[in-house]
Amino acid sequence: MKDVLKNLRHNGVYVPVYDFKGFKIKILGKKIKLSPISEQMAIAWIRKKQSILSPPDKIYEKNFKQEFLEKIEQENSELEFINNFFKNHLEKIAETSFQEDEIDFSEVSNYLDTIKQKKQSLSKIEKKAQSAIRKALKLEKKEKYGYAIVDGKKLEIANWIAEPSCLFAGRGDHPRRGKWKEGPKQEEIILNLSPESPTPLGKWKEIIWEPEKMYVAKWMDKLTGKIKYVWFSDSAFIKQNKEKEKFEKAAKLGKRSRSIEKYIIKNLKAKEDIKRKIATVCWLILKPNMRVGDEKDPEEADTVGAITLRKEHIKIEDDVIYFDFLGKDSVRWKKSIKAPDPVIQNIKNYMKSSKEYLFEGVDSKKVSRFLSQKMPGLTAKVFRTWRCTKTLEDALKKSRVKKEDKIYVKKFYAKMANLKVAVVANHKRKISPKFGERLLKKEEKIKELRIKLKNLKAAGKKTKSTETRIEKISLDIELTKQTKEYNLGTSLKSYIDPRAYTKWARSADFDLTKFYPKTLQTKFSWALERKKPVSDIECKNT
DNA sequence: TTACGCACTTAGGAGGGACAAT
DNA sequence: ATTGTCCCTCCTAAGTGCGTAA
Repeated sequence: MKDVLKNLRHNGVYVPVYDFKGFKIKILGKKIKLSPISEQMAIAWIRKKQSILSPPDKIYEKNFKQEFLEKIEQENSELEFINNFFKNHLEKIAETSFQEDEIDFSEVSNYLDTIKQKKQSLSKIEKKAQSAIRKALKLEKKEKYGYAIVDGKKLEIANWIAEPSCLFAGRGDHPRRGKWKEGPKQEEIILNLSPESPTPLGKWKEIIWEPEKMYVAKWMDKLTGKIKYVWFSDSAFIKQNKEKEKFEKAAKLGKRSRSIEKYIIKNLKAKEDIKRKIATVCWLILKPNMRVGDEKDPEEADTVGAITLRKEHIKIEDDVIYFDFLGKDSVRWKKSIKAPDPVIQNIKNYMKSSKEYLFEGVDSKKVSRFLSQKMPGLTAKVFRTWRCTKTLEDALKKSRVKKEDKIYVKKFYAKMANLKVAVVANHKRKISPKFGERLLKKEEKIKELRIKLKNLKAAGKKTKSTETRIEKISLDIELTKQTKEYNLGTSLKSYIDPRAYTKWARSADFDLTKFYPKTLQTKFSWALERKKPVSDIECKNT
């Protein structure tokens, strides 16, 4: 394997230390000391409990309670009344809500309330000062742990702070949400370091040297059993190079898309059943932009992609297929698409014959092998990258933005094109509970301005600035409405070749620094131009 | 050929700070 | 100057895909 790193030197991972308060809870009126772990559990629980946006649901609560009570029992096994209490209650309590009179968290909740109040009572200046202190402290730690020296270059590390312990926040219907996830200790962390680098102080699990890998450190997550990695940040040249390769590959797919589509269509009627299955899966990846959707652990939320589709996710009427299922992150994937006859026939057949999955026997590896026949290295995910970037290019072209257009008009079309991509990729977001209210406010505003405009006209006064404001707000309203349930960030960060934007920006004389947020400008520094367009300077105040 | 572990990319939510409106 | 909004960044979960062993 090719080495990614020649040498790698860093100071290890920063492992946050929990500041133990020594709180007690009360069980049946008697005070019980918490340990550092049970205290953290209690604090995390009360925080969650107080959360307005996402309070715990039944399963979260049950998972938490079971573990918490077991922990309390363990920690206090010498106390007789605890033993009795648990003998009688453990099962019952875990099934129902905490009884306030049985377990009393008030010391913990008082503490949280005090913190909140203190924060609120702070004046602007004090708040600023405190946040500046926090920032400085973090920066100081970052200076030590946040960078690595790779081949003589100083590279930023993304997640240089090890994950602190918390209650597991699995998404969707994750069966283990609410369970305690203990963060890694230093002695559980493996560091990737080249041999000539000095070993960071402290006890680490292991120091290894894997120059062909691109991680800085790793550890095993005790709850999920998965390995967690410490990576370089997106600004690192190693990451940027891979990013470029990704988009090159997608572009290559674009060039061959016609012949690849033909290949897929042809194989919808292949003799071998497995080949027909794979081709049908590929069609779903190519056309409605599905993820490949490999089989997953039953100990996770039940989400699916093309391969793992089941009968209940599909309806067919004539030549239209209706999909409705939960995809990655339990985001609802609801679309319909007109499909050619062989696709319809295949899916109908598999719906009849399949036991569990429609495409039983297909996995992402077989899909890759099938696709590689037409283009080496082609895998399912490349299709999403290609489709997204292409969607953006088409949308920008269609927008017909001219050089003379106002900056906010250009920005609007840049956003709308981004939105088209988000829709294609099904990047959704939780609808803000204040959405209706917010929109209404904006609509009120525009009404107000229209009246003002009328009056100005009647009085023969200047109307230019009011007109501009109206135009601006109406575009804003349009965007607010359309992006109600879509999140544009993911596609902008991961799917849109920045050069698609730069190309357009050049022709439209648009300054992309007005569009890409700072971190993305850094991430895409390999593609973004630094020179500012002329019109940008002229239109500064529009 | 399948199962599995590991490495790396893609994902939405939380929370806070910047900025716009007043 | 203050308040409210919204955007950005951080966080870490949840995917994809590859290599390897059985």
